[in-house]
Order: sequence, then C-alpha cells, then structure tokens
Amino acid sequence: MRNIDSMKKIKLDELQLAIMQVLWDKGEATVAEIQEALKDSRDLAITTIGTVLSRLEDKKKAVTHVTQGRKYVYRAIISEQETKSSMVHSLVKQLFKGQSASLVNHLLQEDELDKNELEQLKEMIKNAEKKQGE
Amino acid sequence: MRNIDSMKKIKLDELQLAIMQVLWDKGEATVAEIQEALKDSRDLAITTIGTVLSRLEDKKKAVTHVTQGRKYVYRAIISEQETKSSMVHSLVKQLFKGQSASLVNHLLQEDELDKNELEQLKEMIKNAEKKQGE
DNA sequence: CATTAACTACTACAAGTGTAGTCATAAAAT
DNA sequence: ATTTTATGACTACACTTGTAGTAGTTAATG
Repeated sequence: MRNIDSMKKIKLDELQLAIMQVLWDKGEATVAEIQEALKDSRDLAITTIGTVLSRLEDKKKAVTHVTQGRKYVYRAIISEQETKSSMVHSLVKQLFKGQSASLVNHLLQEDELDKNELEQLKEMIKNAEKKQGE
Repeated sequence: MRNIDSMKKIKLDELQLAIMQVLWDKGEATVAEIQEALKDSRDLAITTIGTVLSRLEDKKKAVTHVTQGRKYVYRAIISEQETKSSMVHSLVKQLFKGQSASLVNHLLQEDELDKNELEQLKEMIKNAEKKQGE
C-alpha cells in the first residue's frame, strides 16, 4: 500500500468495468469494436456503448480518445492495476474492517480455492516473503 | 462455492452496508440507535437512516422490523456471510476473471499483507488443507 | 384534556447509471 | 453531385442512492 498515488478512489460499475476491460485487453478500441467484444455477454445498442464511453471520458476521466477518420479510438487512462487496487481496497475496508488477511480467510473458509490454488498460493507467499526480505 | 443458495446477488452500497454492519453487530437496532452508532463516521439526519432502512426493507429485502411501542426495531434478514460471499464473488468475477487465487495474488503483489499476516495466512492454508482432506 | 415530544411516512432533489432513440454531419458510393 | 451510410452529440427516461425536510400520528407529560 505504499503507492499513495494509486489510491484515488475509483468506482466503476458493471458495464463501465466491462468496457474498461475491453480497453485494457486490446489497448485501444473503437465504439463498434467494444460493442462487438461485449456482444456475447450483453447485447447493447452501439449508442449505449457510446454514451457510457463519453461519461467515462468526461466525468470519470477513465478514458480518452483520438479521432481517426470519422471514428473515435478510445484508450484507457487509468490502469487495470490501480483500478483493481482501488476497488479491492474499498471492498476490504467496507466488508473486512480493512484487513486484507480477513478477506483471504473468507475465501479459504468458503472453499473458494481448490487444492491447486492452495499450492499456487503457498508458492506466492514464498515469493512475497522473499520480496519483503529484500 | 457449494452453497448455491448463498449466491443470490446482493449489492449494497456504502451507506447501506454501514447500516447493515450495525445490524449485524448488534443483532437488532432502532433507527436512532443506528444513527448513534454511525455518528462518528457520518453525521446523518435520522430521517436519512430511516429512508435507507425503508428501502433496504422494501426493495432489497435485506432487513425487517417489528414495531415496539411507536418505534421500529430492525434486524437483518440477509447474513453478513452471504453478503460477503456475494460481493466478493462479483468483484472476483468482474476484476479477476473469476479466479479467487488471482485476487489473493493481487494482494500479495501489492504488499497489502505484512509479515504477520503472511504468517497467519500460512496457518489458515494449513487448516484449509486439513479441512479439504477430510 | 391539551401540549409537546418522538417517530415514521411521504415527498423531493441531485447525481449517477443503464439503456437507447433522434438528429446532424461527414464520408463513401454511385 | 446526390444519395446512402456510419458515427458521434444530444436528449430522454427509468431506477438507484445519498440526503433531508415536512407532515401526520401516537405516546407521554403537565
């Protein structure tokens, strides 16, 4: 949690997040491409995507666009990392009294992690310890 | 994730969650008691709390009340557990492609866990493994 | 019994969000 | 050059949330 900069509180809703995800994955995309990318999970009018993108640009400052011919090419200006950090952070704060470990414990209690994941986890912990030791 | 029942999607916002938390902690409470409990963190009109509670009752079906004299005594009808499960679950789905382990990894990468927590975590994993072994 | 105090119900309002239609315009096609 | 098509801007609308005022009712108090 050292990285204070990344602690702006970002709060994106479902559709907004789905759109950001496309942008994060592809790097950049036009409105039509985003609609296309989402059409399996949600069948939305292209104007809907357009509206949401405008808001993400004007109000949230989450994306920008450059004009290319007559179409807009959007790209994310907030990173996936900082978005995750911010959102996980507020979840932990609101539901787990600020204790990240308590969230992990919840996952373990709820059997959300299978044997393989537990193994991975141990590995990750080892690395994290090494890193902290440095 | 066996418990399918607990997978109703519950989505509570900040104030709503703060109120539920009071109810979960106290078991039950009147509007005034909730206002009191929250007044350090937020100074809200009692009518605000009342409004939110009505909505939690009517729309979200998250609480009920019984009348006691002329006042309402509220209690939660959704549990803290199922709320956590549901909210963590949708976070994982939206931000971590459904992989809980990936959320844990995020926490580790971001140094959200200190040495002590890492120790606790290893302990928890041991227990979880034992439980799965049974 | 009349007044006051404690409460809830109802109403309101600004933001934010999902959703999409209409309109104007610019580019492409004929 | 005129028509068609693609595209973003603008407008709209319902619903949710935070926030709180007002009105009406019930209970308590003098």
